[in-house]
Amino acid sequence: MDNNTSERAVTLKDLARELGIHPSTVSRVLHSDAESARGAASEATAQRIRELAAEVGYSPDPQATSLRTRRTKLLGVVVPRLSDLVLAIMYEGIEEAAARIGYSAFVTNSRDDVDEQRRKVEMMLARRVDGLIIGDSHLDGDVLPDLKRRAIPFVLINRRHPGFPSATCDDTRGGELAAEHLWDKGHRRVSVIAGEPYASTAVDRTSGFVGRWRALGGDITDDSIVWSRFDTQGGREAAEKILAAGPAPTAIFAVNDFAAIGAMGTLRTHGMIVGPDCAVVGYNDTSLAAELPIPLSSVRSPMAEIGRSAVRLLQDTLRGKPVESVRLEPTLQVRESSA
Amino acid sequence: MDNNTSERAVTLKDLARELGIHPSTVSRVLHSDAESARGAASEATAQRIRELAAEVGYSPDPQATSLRTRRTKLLGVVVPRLSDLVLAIMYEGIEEAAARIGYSAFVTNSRDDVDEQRRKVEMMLARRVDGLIIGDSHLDGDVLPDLKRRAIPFVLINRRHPGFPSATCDDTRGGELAAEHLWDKGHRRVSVIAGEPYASTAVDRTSGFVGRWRALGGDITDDSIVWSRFDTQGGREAAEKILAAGPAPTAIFAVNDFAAIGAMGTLRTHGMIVGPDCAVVGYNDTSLAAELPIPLSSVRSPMAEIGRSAVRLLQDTLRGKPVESVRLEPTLQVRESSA
DNA sequence: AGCGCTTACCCAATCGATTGGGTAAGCTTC
DNA sequence: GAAGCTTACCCAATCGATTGGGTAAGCGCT
Repeated sequence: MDNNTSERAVTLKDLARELGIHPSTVSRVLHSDAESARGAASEATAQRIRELAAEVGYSPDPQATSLRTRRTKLLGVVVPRLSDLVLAIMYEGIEEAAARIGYSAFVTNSRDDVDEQRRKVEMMLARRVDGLIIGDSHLDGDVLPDLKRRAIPFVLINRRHPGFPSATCDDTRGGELAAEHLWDKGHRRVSVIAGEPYASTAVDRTSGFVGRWRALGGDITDDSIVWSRFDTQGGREAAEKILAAGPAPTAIFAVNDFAAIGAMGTLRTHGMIVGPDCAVVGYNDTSLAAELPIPLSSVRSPMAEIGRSAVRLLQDTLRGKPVESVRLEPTLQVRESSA
Repeated sequence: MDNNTSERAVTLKDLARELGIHPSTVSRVLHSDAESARGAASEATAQRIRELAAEVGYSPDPQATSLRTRRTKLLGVVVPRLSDLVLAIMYEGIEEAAARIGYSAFVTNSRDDVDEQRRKVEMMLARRVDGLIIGDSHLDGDVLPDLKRRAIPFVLINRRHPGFPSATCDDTRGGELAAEHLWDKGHRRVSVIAGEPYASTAVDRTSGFVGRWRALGGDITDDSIVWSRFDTQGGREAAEKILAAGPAPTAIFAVNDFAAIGAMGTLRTHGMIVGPDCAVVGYNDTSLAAELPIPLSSVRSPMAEIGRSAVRLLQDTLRGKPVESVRLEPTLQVRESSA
């Protein structure tokens, strides 16, 4: 069992020469499904092939395989940014699920910019990925119709887009959960930090919240809904706007934990105590939510599971099966910020 | 067998046929450096080739190219987890720098587990990456000597390992910065939340701190250095241990922001006010450090730049140049938690 | 006219694996 | 004992691009 020190990789032909048989036989034994492998060689020969392959550490050249089979076993993943914890965790789910079905995931950042999205998608296609998982869909037009027209297999993740298959959290339901919770706690004057209007996550969470709030008999004006960036800075600014606009709300729902944290900062700056003076509920239940001095209530979405679902959807698409979008159930984690 | 009848990609041969010339001529015009392209065709022909290529959207098949050239233009990146913000940002730097030199980055999570690390590295090699960037090096043996023996080009990132090239923050210096700062503020009884002993980041930051502290005339016993996990939970437990061990320190240096945040939680639980009662300094200056109710002082490391440096190092390695490890300078962000 | 040189190409092998189509030997079956 | 079927293989084309080595035509020069 001497590891030959990385001269050239062992090829099928090497194995065949060593065993005095034809490369095609080796190929069939090593890489075919059981049935067709059976007809290819006697069990004794198959045994010898497998043993030699293991001994010399044969690993098939994926470039050669792809060239011949027209499949790369690569899944392209486009996300706004991996430094966004939500997408990073979804990607972990994707990677794991992809590996289990023999695919590798190949991820890139688009900075949530539609031009960059288009470039990155083309880059992925130039690499000949078998399919795409798109995590930065913009409700106001992006590359999707074009992909569909070109018959390129893809699914969306995190954000949905009407007419295309996606794996998401049921964000509408998540907004409803937040509304029900705050209503139950007796709040009647609330504001929403709504996020970016081009992201379905923001839109759905907001409309879920507002819809449920009104259904419960609550009142919520359009100017207590403030669109904002998803980061702390965005949350801070949005909260400033809310406080400047009129009587302070007794509760704020932010569609993103980071925006919620920013809003908490603003409330403190204005001398308000988060919780008693103004409740705050965030979204995603990122690991820090629970660690804050005043732990943040947050809607928890099953991020890794969403990643795994996206891979399942894409696999079905690749097999030509019709697919239905998946929406996973969120749950609410109530903590001190709204208790 | 799916009937993937989507338009077949245009090949060199297609272009050649269309123009009535030989594929090799097309190849030389489109893919060679200026000099050898010159000899390959007349300017007129070259023009026609380029025009047709642009018109039909020719994009070379990377699998075919790789098969022939034995290079994939793929860089494998192994990190503990992308949901670790530090690595996610470094990866953004890697991706950007790689794209600029015509490479694609291909990233995978090892969960900071040496067996998984080995598996993921082998997976990358099976995909025939041209080189590796390893972000989860363990000081106590890992796959590195094996890679070296097999003459596989690689560089380390974030964590260093004696004898192997790496791009890191100068963590020793970072520890020193923290020590100098706390000493200047008049602290004399300090503790260190030291992180995982297998990570050079933790070891260097700790030894930098302790070394400088002693050089300044300070006293620091071994049992005020507590090794811990890198997350908030780890920080919380470490702080508990510190408080249980004896008189409370007046300052704590945690080698990681998340551990620092955990420690801040524990201090609060014990009725201590972060800052006045016990200063806290973290490391990495992750985006949340500044957003906490009591903003966290933190040593800032140039994460994206470390990522870019790693790519430069690896490129030099691939070109056969000798490389020297890169250590980038940290800076200290002083905030309320230690002011 | 003949020689050498340049220009502008073409030719064919090659990278490693896959796969439809052989075929020779041996065994049944009648 | 011949047709027919299995078994256990082999053969060769193919995927798309690269690259070392041609070569024919045209030109300048003596």
